[in-house]
Amino acid sequence: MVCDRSVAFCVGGACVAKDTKERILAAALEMFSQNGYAGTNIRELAGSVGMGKSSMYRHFESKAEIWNALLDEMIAYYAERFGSPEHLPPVPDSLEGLVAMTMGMVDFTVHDEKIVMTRKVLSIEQFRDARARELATRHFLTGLTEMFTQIFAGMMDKGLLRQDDSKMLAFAYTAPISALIHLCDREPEKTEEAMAQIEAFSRHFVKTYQKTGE
Amino acid sequence: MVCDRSVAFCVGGACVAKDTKERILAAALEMFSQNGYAGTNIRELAGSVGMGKSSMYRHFESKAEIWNALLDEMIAYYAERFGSPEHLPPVPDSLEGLVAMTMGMVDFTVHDEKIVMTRKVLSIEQFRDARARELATRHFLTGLTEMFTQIFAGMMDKGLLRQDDSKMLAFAYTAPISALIHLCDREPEKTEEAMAQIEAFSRHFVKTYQKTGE
DNA sequence: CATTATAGCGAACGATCGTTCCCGTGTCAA
DNA sequence: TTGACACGGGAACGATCGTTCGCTATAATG
Repeated sequence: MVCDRSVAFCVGGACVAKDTKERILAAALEMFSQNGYAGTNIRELAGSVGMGKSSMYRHFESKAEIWNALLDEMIAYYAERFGSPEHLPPVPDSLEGLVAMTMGMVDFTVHDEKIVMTRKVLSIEQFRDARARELATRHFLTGLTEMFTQIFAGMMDKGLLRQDDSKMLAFAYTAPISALIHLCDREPEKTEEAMAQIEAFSRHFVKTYQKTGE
Repeated sequence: MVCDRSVAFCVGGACVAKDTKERILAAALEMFSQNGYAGTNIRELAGSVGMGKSSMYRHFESKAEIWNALLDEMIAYYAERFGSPEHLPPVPDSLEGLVAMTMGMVDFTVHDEKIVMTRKVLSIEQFRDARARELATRHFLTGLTEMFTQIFAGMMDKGLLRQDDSKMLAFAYTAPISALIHLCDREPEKTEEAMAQIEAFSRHFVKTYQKTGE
């Protein structure tokens, strides 16, 4: 039987197409996030993976297919990471726990290079590609909001937050944090400052919406 | 004396260079906001102003100069429109006045095509051009926040809002609104829905931070 | 073993890019 | 009228783009 690269169970120095494909996509993500799709050329892309230009076409039949495959990967990664309910973080047991959990999430999402580059690509290409547009809305707006809608509902049930519209609270909480994450993407030298701002905002938020009296 | 196109006091069908320059920049803004700087070519750009490719170089000496001139214009427009204190909207006399003022501003900024295209261009080019990066931060984050910091301070003085950190409140107020404005840029068909969300958020905000008791 | 498929390479293709050159036209000053 | 000059058009330049071709080496297949 012929080596099936779509499954990549082959071993040794050869038949590593799957691997190469992923290295290409990783390099593409990096270049697209810096110069955009139109501003990236195949020669540089191939060079950064250590290949000649033409070898690229053994793995992808066109530049557009690289873009689509990258988008597929980003969509799949997002669905796996944020789409399923079992990946919901546990409802915090205290207001301070909410702050800590928030800072943990932000710290991860701001320092994970792949996620940072994904946000950049989506910012650049959101007006040109319909699927990028959809994913951008989920990344930048609805994803975090839906997640925190459930968390806040749980915290209200526990009596940690005052009874209120949990969806509205989630939106009011995540949108400012999202804005500061964007700032970190744009001006990485301000990351520390932005993280401090996020923590201050988080504390202000819990002070505002905490359950008072009984 | 030779017609001085830098002042554009000439009349009639000729000597309208200043006008042509502005038409070129307007067309450039439109194309850059759709396909980005790298994705835009001079031929199409010239065509959309009704000129041959080469005539473009009578007015700008390169594609990069068009980009820089456009950025100059955007920076100048922003400074004039939002930079000076005399353009601050008056402090509302009531909480409902804040909601109304907010909706008026949002309605303008979401429907003014030039401003919409400016935001799109900044989204696309913020990671490639240092000046675009700076302007993006002001457009997307600090501009509105600084403006509402003063407005909220005034409303606290008037006893309309409870005493609090006006800068923090401004950030908590403007960031979610900004996020929904971005949604309108990205998915214009959701504009009505987003506007309703902004109004609901604004009302929720004033309910949360209004002065209570006597 | 011979065969076949895979994956790399350099050369080269046609298209398109930003840009330049040259020429024609209309308008102004002298 | 005659230059000078601003402005526009079309042809063409060299560079670079995405892409294809033909070749070679290697490794799995039977």
